[in-house]
Amino acid sequence: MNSNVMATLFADLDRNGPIPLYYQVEQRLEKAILDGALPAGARLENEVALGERLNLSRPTIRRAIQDLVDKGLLVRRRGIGTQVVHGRVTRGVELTSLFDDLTKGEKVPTTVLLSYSIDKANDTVADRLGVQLGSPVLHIKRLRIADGVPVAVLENWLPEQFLDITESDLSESGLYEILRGRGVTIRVAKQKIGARTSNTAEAGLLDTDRGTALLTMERAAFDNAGMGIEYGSHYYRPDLYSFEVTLVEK
Amino acid sequence: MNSNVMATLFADLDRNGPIPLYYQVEQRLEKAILDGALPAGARLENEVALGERLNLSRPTIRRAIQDLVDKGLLVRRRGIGTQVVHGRVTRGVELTSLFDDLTKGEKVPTTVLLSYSIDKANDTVADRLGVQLGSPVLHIKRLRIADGVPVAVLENWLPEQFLDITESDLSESGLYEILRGRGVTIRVAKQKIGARTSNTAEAGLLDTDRGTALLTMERAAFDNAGMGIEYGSHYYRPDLYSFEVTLVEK
DNA sequence: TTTGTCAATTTGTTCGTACAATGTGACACC
DNA sequence: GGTGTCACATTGTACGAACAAATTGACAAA
Repeated sequence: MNSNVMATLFADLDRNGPIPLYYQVEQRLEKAILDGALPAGARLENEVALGERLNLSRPTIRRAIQDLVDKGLLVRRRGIGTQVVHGRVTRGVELTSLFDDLTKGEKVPTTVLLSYSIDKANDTVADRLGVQLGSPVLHIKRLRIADGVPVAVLENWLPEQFLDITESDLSESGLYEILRGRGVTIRVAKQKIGARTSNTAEAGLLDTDRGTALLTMERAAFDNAGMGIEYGSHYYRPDLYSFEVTLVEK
Repeated sequence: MNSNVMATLFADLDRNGPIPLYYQVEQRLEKAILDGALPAGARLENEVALGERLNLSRPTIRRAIQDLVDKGLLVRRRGIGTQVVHGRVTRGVELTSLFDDLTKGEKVPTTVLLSYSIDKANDTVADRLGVQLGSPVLHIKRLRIADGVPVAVLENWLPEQFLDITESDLSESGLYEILRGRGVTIRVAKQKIGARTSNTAEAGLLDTDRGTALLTMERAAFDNAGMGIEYGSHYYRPDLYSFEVTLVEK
């Protein structure tokens, strides 16, 4: 590790603030890796030495490193040490909406609300959200546009407690942004990614020809109480969007 | 928790064997959830009580629970407790090959080796595998068939140390099976999932019409030393295959 | 030269403990 | 009736310690 890394890594920790110590270490290490200060293959100091340097216990250091291993940034081998994984570091799919993705990608997302209604939950929706069959759900369908080009059609269903989300809310912000604003935290999401051939209506919305490929995604999202928050069935223009996932064997 | 759960959960642990205690607890809990013994929404006993019951320390219990939280099976709330998440429990995409997936799904996979050669790494392959440009790599292309129906075309590149994998190896087993047999453990994989429209040759291989949608996946896989093991560029018949992913917010 | 053994290094597992932070519910107080 | 407060239950963070297991490298023995 060069002196540059030292500087960022061993600067003072905030021991009284609300940010956990392991998380401060984790973020510093992650930044060092993403910045290239710790290049692919670089070996970290061992856990005990790192702990002594930062005046932290080994469990705390281990927690920080473990999180980065889980993110696919580091690999560990008993008897050997910890190294930065090879290969381009791509931030995988996180729990964000397309809206967030586009915003981060420096595009300007806009939304057209195609339909807005309060429906009764059908079999699929009731099953995915874990609500009673026939219970009222908010049903919306939106066209997402980035830099003037249509990218995706998003169809969502939300349970009863979100019936008061208005049409103007939906034109202004992404769904996940609205949910965050209401204090809802998505904790777990189960996605199914596939493809199919578009029909005339779908192609028309995305400004392509009928019969071209669509990338599809179904998602059920749950909050930290394990309750269903949102079920979505989306399709994307595959020349403009794809999914990146990092998998880590435990 | 009913008595059925008790029975499986509180049976004796193997305290001397090589299997970690936290992992034994984790597997019992997972089984109870998957079997439905712990249904969606069920609340677990608190960590301390569980520890006393099993005669394990709290850190050990926490480790088991944390792993299941990371898998998207449980959710925890401070001050409240731990609950089984709602929603169908689907095993997400794990670090397995299509061959494994098909075997688990009770299909009979067969493989046709379309091409087999030793090439020099081009820009893309060198970058993804982290090897030198122009270094020798094993380049294979296979057609995967399940129950007599073509499902996917798999094109892979492997670095120098795998040049001795033979054509007959590849006809007999899946690539990941071969790698496991050689003691290689895949630890991290970075995937990009997309879609495109098929051309005549692709459609011919998959026994569909030209111009239909294909599901595509690119993957770079790394071992526990962080070295590139395999780079693949695959396409699938979307009516026969899709990807399931579970995301968990940390 | 090859093989076996042993020490050193490093991560993996497990224990015990203490206090902090968060959400719930009961209860007193206005 | 409402409101604030307090105790309680539960998970979150952090420390310290000990031993186990895997890998490497050095060195001795065959």
